[in-house]
Amino acid sequence: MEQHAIGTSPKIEARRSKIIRAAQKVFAQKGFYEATISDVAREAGISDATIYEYFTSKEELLFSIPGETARDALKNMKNILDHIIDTPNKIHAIIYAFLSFYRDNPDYASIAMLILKQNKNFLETQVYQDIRQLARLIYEVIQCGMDQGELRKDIDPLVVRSVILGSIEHLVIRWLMLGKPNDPVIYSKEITDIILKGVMF
Amino acid sequence: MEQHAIGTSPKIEARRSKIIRAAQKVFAQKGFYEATISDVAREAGISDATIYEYFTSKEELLFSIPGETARDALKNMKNILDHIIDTPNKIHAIIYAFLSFYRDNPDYASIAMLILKQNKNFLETQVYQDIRQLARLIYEVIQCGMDQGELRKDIDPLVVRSVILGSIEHLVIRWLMLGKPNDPVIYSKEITDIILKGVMF
Amino acid sequence: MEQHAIGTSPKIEARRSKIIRAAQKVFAQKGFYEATISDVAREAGISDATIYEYFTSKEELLFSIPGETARDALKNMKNILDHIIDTPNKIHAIIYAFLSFYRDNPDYASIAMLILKQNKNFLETQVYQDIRQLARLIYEVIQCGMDQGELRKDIDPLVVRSVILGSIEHLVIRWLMLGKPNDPVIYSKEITDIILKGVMF
Amino acid sequence: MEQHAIGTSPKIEARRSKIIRAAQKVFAQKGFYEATISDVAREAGISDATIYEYFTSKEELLFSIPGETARDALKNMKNILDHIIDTPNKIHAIIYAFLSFYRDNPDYASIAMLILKQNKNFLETQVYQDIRQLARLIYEVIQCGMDQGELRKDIDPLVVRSVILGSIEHLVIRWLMLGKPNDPVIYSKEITDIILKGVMF
DNA sequence: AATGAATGAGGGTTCATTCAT
DNA sequence: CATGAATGAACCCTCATTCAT
Repeated sequence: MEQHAIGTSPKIEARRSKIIRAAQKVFAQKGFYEATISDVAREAGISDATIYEYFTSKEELLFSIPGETARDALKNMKNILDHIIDTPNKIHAIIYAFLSFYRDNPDYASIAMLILKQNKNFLETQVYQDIRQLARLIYEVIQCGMDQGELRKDIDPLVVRSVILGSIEHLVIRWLMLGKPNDPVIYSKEITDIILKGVMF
Repeated sequence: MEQHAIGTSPKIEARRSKIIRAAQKVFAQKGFYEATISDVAREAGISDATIYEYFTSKEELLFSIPGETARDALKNMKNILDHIIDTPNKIHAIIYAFLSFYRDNPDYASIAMLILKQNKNFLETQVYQDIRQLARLIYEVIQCGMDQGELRKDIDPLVVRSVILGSIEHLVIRWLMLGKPNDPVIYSKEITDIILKGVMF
Repeated sequence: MEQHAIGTSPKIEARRSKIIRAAQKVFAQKGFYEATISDVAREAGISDATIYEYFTSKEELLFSIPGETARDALKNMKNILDHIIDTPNKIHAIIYAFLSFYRDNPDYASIAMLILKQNKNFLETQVYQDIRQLARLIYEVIQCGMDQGELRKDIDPLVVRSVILGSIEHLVIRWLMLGKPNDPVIYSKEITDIILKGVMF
Repeated sequence: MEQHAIGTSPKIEARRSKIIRAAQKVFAQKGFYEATISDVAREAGISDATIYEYFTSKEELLFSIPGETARDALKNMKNILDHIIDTPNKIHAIIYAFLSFYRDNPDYASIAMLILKQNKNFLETQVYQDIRQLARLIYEVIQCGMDQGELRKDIDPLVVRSVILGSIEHLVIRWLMLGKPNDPVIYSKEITDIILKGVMF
């Protein structure tokens, strides 16, 4: 017999998940404000009212989209980095992981890059803390690389992280908005190359 | 005697400009969707209806915000680059110019980074073409640097540009959303440093 | 051995009663329209759906509140009046009984005075008939007093009853809405005094 | 040339007045909660949105109904009382004035007796203060009658007022709800008679 | 008998936009 | 030209009610 967390059941979780997936798709396609709860409900194959049984507001629904995905991504990233020893390879892994994750989850990418990033209320969310941890992880990789003499000492890890994440985000947004290139992952090698050259001796 | 385009007068232009400045301020503060035409009208000290004498829709008003500012920025950038010979200094000039421009025009930055960037309709705008020219300019600087042997040959100018713009944007958005650091320009030196090391021999 | 009406059991009755008491409290506090079935269910410690096992609609639940209370009050009033011979004392007893009953059942008073009294559907209810009987009782006391020469002959019992009930209701509503005076019963003596002087020779 | 209060015009006032009259009618007929803004708008021959140009909420619209009517009634009552010297006649005038006013304004009566009287928010309204003044006026008439030796000294003006208003209200509500009698004013003489006998020596 | 879950129906309110003046 | 005034069109959200379990 399976056990579930108190107050949840597989059925409930499944439906909640279905709503979130529907919201992800709809918000990604039409944007948060252009999309209506009815759109999401229709996509999920349920009624408007049902959405409010699971989420207290449209914004809460939006903020619930990253949820597990973000947690999973964090766990996955940690796992990968644990398997890599040297910093250059770690940086490449980060860049590759981000780019391929976004490519494989374009709706999620849309929402993360184009909707949530500019929402000030999101900053006070629990999920945002998870995402911050991911950022912190990158910071630590760089810091660690400096400590171990793999990277130059005269760099600011925060700036390096900004260069890494900024490059990724710029390319992903370009991909989302213009559809170019077909696969943003093709750039991961070169981005890594430039950045590594930039931060190594 | 000054000459004006047919159908315009300094008075008209002044009012149009007042509306745009009001919109810039209001949209930056509250966001495009949360802000209302009434908010903008109040800020401009005119009536709602008057706005529609100058702009056909709320979105057109939004798209009109970059307008001259973007054109001026493009001109200014061209002018600066014309005065610099070597590519490394040009790249630094670009980074510095962007960062300082955003710092000095935070409302414009908000709108460019957080609102327009995710609007697909904006892509079909004339103003967007001006902004693309700016991007093309950067591309050309890099291309030119490669041709002249200042930069490595094995880089993709598009990727380099993405690294440059992405880094800038990431830091500016961070500054806009979190208020940190006080002055994003402080990073221009280091960003340049990393990127230059990344793309030079 | 106790007997119950077919289809009911003490358990059922107890639960039904619990719901009614919860409804009384909630409706009195928040008003009928502001209160939700969920509020009532929460107060009763049961689920929303269960309420519909006992009552067909929110309004039927409202109309069920007087129920026994009204029947009991009628019985009680009858009993008291049976023990009093002269009309003046009967009138005083009526006024005192109403005021003290409302004071002791403020939630019931709220619902009777502020909610049910203005509901036209309530007029078609069985319970309303019980309440009308109470009114008829008062009418008869006055009529009887006239017949027996205790009260003036040139009065309309209906008007007298209106004066009696109107005075009571006005004071009770004032008490419910403004909280003044602390105890409305203090007025019973004086109301009686004025009315009796008004209707006796 | 006519002058109008700042910020108003006859047109605006006329429309505002039309909305209020429509609301009065609709709320009286269907009750406040059963009635919708659309109902009111339809009755007024305007759109829903227009109502919100004049009133900030449905409740504010409700609270605006007494407005001038209440002020006029107060003025009228004052005027009448000024023309009467002796207290008994004043009391009769009060009772007659109320009953005839309600009879002639049944929609207003409905709203005052059945809707507003039970609304706690209404107590914090400006209009409510006007209505309280009316009540105070009655209080003063009684007080004055006692001082001048026209009424017994052993009565509480507040109770007398409650008897007066309570009787009136009870009869008016009965009339509103049951439609009986055809004309509530017919009772004014007898109510006065009973109450006067009750409070005079 | 009790309820968790779902929903239809509707309602108040907002707001971009129009147009007569 | 500017605007006061009006509104159509939506949208988010609530809630009484139902029904399968």
